[in-house]
Amino acid sequence: MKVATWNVNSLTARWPRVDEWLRTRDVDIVLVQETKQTDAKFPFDALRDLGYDAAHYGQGQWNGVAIFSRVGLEDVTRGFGDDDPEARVIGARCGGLQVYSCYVPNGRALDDPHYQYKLSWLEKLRERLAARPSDQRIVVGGDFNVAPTDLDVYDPEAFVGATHVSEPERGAIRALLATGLVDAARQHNPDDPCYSWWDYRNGSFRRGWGLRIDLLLVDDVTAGRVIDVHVDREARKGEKPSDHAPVVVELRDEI
DNA sequence: ATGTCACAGTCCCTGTGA
Repeated sequence: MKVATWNVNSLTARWPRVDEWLRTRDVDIVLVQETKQTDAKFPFDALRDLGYDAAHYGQGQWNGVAIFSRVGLEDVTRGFGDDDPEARVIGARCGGLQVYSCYVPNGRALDDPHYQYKLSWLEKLRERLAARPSDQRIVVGGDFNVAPTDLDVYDPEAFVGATHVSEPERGAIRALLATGLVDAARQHNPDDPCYSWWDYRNGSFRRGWGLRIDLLLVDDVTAGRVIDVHVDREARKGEKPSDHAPVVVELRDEI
């Protein structure tokens, strides 16, 4: 079974690339961020034609998260059950897994109120994950907007004082892992940076100026099923790409 | 730091967010 996370930066603008990707990658569950569309515009019918059930938590102009699954889709949850007006997390049960698609707030700047919103949002996610049953098999994917360590940053010097690398943000990611989760890409590729995002500006992709901010966090039993984790850099090339590439984990069948 | 992209409204340019 393959599970992917992909920030598509507008499903409306990206649909031709997403459609082509789904037809050629043979992925079972796709955790999608930044759909930037309402539920009314979401391509439920086109996804069904491709074999996927889908659940969307749409907002409109900004944010928006979704789950595509061809291994079942049940018990959909949207948000954290609080008063957060932004559509940033959706969960479901797919193929024996609890999955979440997360779009963590950007933070904008260390002294911006949005940064505190980011930290409090990550704490709400931690609380949700800490409350899960111990026997639950889970994949938490998304754009976390945090590079967990300096290995995940092309030039750590250039990011001193910036968001995405600050100690409170990195501490929040470690706190998610401390609920009993494994960073699948880093476990499987201890030395490969595995960047997943490159700025549209400056020719960043061509120059290799990337960050690893799109993560797949899995419970320890699921971590034992991992055959491969890779970043699909081909999806970052060509016509009208997202600024993020998909990250894909392949799991061996359960015994 | 900034060589881009996507969105909505001010609607074919501009401000905002990333």
